[in-house]
Amino acid sequence: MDHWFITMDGSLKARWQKAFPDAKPSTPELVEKRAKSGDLVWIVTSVASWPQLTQRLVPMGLTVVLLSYAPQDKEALKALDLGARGYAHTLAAANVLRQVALVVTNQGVWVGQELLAKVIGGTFKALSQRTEVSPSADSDHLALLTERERGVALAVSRGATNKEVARQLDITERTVKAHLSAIFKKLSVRDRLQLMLKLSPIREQASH
Amino acid sequence: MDHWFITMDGSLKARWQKAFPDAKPSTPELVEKRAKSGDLVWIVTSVASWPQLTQRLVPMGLTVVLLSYAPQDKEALKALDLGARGYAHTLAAANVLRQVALVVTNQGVWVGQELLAKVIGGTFKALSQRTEVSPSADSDHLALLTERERGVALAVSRGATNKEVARQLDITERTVKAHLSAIFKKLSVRDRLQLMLKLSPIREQASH
DNA sequence: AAAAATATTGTACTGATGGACAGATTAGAT
DNA sequence: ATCTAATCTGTCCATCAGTACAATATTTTT
Repeated sequence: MDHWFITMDGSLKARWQKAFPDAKPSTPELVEKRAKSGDLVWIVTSVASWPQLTQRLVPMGLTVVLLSYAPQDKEALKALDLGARGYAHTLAAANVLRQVALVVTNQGVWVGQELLAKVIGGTFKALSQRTEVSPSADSDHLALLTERERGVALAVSRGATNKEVARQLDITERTVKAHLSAIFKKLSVRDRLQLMLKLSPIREQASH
Repeated sequence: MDHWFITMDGSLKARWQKAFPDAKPSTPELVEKRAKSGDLVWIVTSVASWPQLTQRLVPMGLTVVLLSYAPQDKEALKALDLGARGYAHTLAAANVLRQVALVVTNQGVWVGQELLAKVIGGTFKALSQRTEVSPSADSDHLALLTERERGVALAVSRGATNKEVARQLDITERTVKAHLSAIFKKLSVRDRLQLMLKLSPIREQASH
């Protein structure tokens, strides 16, 4: 079983060589002629034709894994839909790449934990609403908060520190923390970073 | 990295001992005190409090895998939603358990193939109908960074802590800090929060 | 009237964060 | 052969963030 790494110029990143000493660099044109059934093909998504290439390689009995510099959920889902068996970060460490190889060559599927959590989280809520009474309306997160908590949440989502929020709202830093703790609990996030991520779509809508 | 197997009576199945010679049996009460960050905790779902236990263990930096005698999709989704990294059959063979351990300790997620296909297949259609992926307006910022710094910046912009980034890129937390300091200086931001704002695809200023 | 939700502030603690000093190594360019 | 940029790691320390206990006052709901 051979490893093929597909980039535009056929270059072979040192990390890949480290992960798989027998790794072979190649191009979209050449890999179709040289790869044998059962081989593992890694394609960098900066290769514009990766969707078409994936669609041709999978029926040939090749296992395809996509590598992206800026992983995006939609791209990952598209890759899996086209028959790819994995989607990982181009900069993944050597031991991670070996792990991916192990999984996908054993009939497994590899996707990042974040995507899976997102995908499954969304599906879980959808499934739950059919059988259970789920009070969480996932439409607008801010609707779950009180007026004061909303103020704090919005300030934090703009990157403000606790001290800054306190100054803006003319309350003590301790009170800001109290509101934040309530916000974290209500929205089920662990810290202000996750809060920013959860509220970022709202910021986007609010400015249009 | 230690393995902990949680059952009601703290018994240790022979299969588990075979898979991991250094496996330690424990109970829901004891594991919280004895397990260290990075350890892998296997919980049998016949332990009624597994959801609460999982929620407490995950934030502690522990990797949690659920084992069920009668795997069900819904239970698996709940487990993953609570932060578990794997869901397998209690009677899985030793070599399968070792495989699961390898995957989950490398930022991967282990679920049955059927469930994964079901979940991803269903979600893909839902996500596809959304708006097109916006061309990343952050490419200019990322261009200022080195390859490694880009990896760190992207992970942080997804809300990861330094410890998580370190695990993902297989470097020490100290090195993550070094890269972050360089990133902050290059992009003229004071902390990770401002970095997130700068790298978030859509900014409020951009729409004015 | 009683209960619940909201808003506010306090102390003390743990863990995360970022900077201040640093040094070591490796690959590539001049 | 030097030099430079990139990568990785170390200790120490001040600050920040979040929680665990709080308590008190006001408003709203039942």
